Parts: sequence; C-alpha cells; structure tokens
Amino acid sequence: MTTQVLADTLRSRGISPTQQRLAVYSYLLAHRTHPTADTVYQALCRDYPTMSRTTVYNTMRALFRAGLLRIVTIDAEEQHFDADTADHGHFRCTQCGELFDFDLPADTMRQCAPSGFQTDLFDVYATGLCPHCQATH
Amino acid sequence: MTTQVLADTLRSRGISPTQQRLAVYSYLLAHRTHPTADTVYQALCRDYPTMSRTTVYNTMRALFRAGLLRIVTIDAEEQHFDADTADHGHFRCTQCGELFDFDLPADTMRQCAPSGFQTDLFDVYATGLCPHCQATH
DNA sequence: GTTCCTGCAAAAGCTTTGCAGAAGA
DNA sequence: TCTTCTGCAAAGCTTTTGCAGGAAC
Repeated sequence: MTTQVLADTLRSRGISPTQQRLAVYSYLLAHRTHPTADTVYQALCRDYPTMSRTTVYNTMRALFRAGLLRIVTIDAEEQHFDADTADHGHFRCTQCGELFDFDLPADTMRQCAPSGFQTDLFDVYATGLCPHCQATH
Repeated sequence: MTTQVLADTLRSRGISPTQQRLAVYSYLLAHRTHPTADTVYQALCRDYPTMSRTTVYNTMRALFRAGLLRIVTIDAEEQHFDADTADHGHFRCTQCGELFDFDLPADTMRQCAPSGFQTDLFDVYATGLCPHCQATH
C-alpha cells in the first residue's frame, strides 16, 4: 500500500495524515504481531528520532476511534494493537505469552451478540497453551 | 451459602479459608456486579478495618488460580472480577460504563476454540450501547 | 516452632495530562 | 495567523513486591 493510499484512508476518516501517524499506521499494517505501544515506539524511534510514546498513544487513540484498529485487552498488563478489524479471535499462550489470531465460525458475532444491546465491537479471547508450548510441556 | 460451605469450597481448592478470604469470596458471590479490586476493598474495609488492597489482590489471584473466579479485562483501565465461572459473555456500555452478563449459544466455546490450541479459558466481550443508554441517546 | 497469611509502605510500569514549541494551511 | 499536532516532563493509577509482624496449628 502506498503512502498516498494510507494518507487517503486516514483523511477519509477525519485524521490528518501526519508523518508520525502514517509511520504508526503503516507499521501496524505491516506487522500483524499485535504489538504494544512500546513495541511500536521502539521500532519507529530509529527511523523517526523525535517519535515519542505520547504520539504513539495519541495516534492509537485516533485510529481506534476511527475504527481503523482494534485494542486487544486479553493481556491485563498492557494493551495490544491490531490493524486487522475483521472479525477474528485472539489466543494468548500462558507459557510463551504470544498472541495468535484465529478464525471464528461464520456469523459468530450475530449469533452471540446479546439482543436488546447495540453491539459495536465484538471480541473473542481464548487462553491456554499454543501448539508449540504443548509439545515442550 | 453458609460460611461453612464457603470454607469447604476454598479448602477443596487448596486455599486456607481465612477470615479475609471468606469475606472477599462471599462478597463476590453476593454481588454479581463485576466489581473492581478497589470496589471490593471499599466495601469490605468497613466491616474488616484491617482489610488491605494487598489482601484483596492476593485473594483474587488465589481464587483465580483455583478456578473460582474470572478476571474480566474488557475494560483496559482496570480488572473486574466475576465469581460466575460458567460460560457467559460480557457486555460493556460505552456510555454508562456498566458491565452486563449475557448468555452464549450452546457450544459456542467448542465451536469457536481454535484447533491445535489447548484452550483453558474462553471469553466473549461485546461493547456498545446498553438498552437504557440507547433510549436516552 | 514452623509455616503460611496479612497488610503497610514503597516500587513498578503503563498510560494520560499539561504545556510550550513546531508544523501546516 | 490560527489551528492542530508533537513530544518532553510530570503526574496518575492500578497492581505488584519487600518485608516485618501476626495468626494458625
């Protein structure tokens, strides 16, 4: 995706496409590893020496409000960010701590959403042992 | 539920039933409002003047490890505790901030759990507007 | 007497806020 | 010029840790 397309995406959601915001958003799109704010900061401060954590947090909030990313709270310690806004579940391995995506059966959201409530966001979290940690257990 | 039954429940899970732990667990069972650690502390420190936040956290961790409660992380700000360990979803209203339980279709957990992973815990979170806040919107 | 539990005080660590300067239109 | 954005510094808050005293058996 070109910078121009990214910039248009941000603009269409009412977010001015500054250099920092483009850097953050493009990092999230390129790294589907559910990074934390600090991970994003550490990765970007090399190329953008003036990048700050504040800007990362500001940008995340803006992107979240615009519906361009999900905040994964499966880990109580810190927030993970995910630019994949399509329906999918998140699995956290209690041993290695890694986060995995997994597919949800079709229509899960529709079937599970409580009636009478207006559901805007829907998250499915699972915790346990990932295949690799099961083997080395 | 009598104190004796509660004490036996804790003992059967390997937790010595101290006064403080009984107080915390019995509060959780009586108040299905997904309280935070501070809410529990504030409620109990009247009757148990020496109760401390540390003890609340210690007890929560012990109960969680014993499988007697769930930790709800739908709110990134703080953890909510839920003594209902049966499968159910949690809904958070973005306007009033309240947490609601909702039923999940039968077998949701089995259908959604990713294959190859050993799933120990399974959480479904939804966010949006509760019926009351929809009306006053 | 030994072990486990409690809880004060302090630390840890993520996230937010205040605010002054910079950037952009 | 006016508004918005950035980012340093500091604060805020929940949760954890260290540790000494106490309870239980």
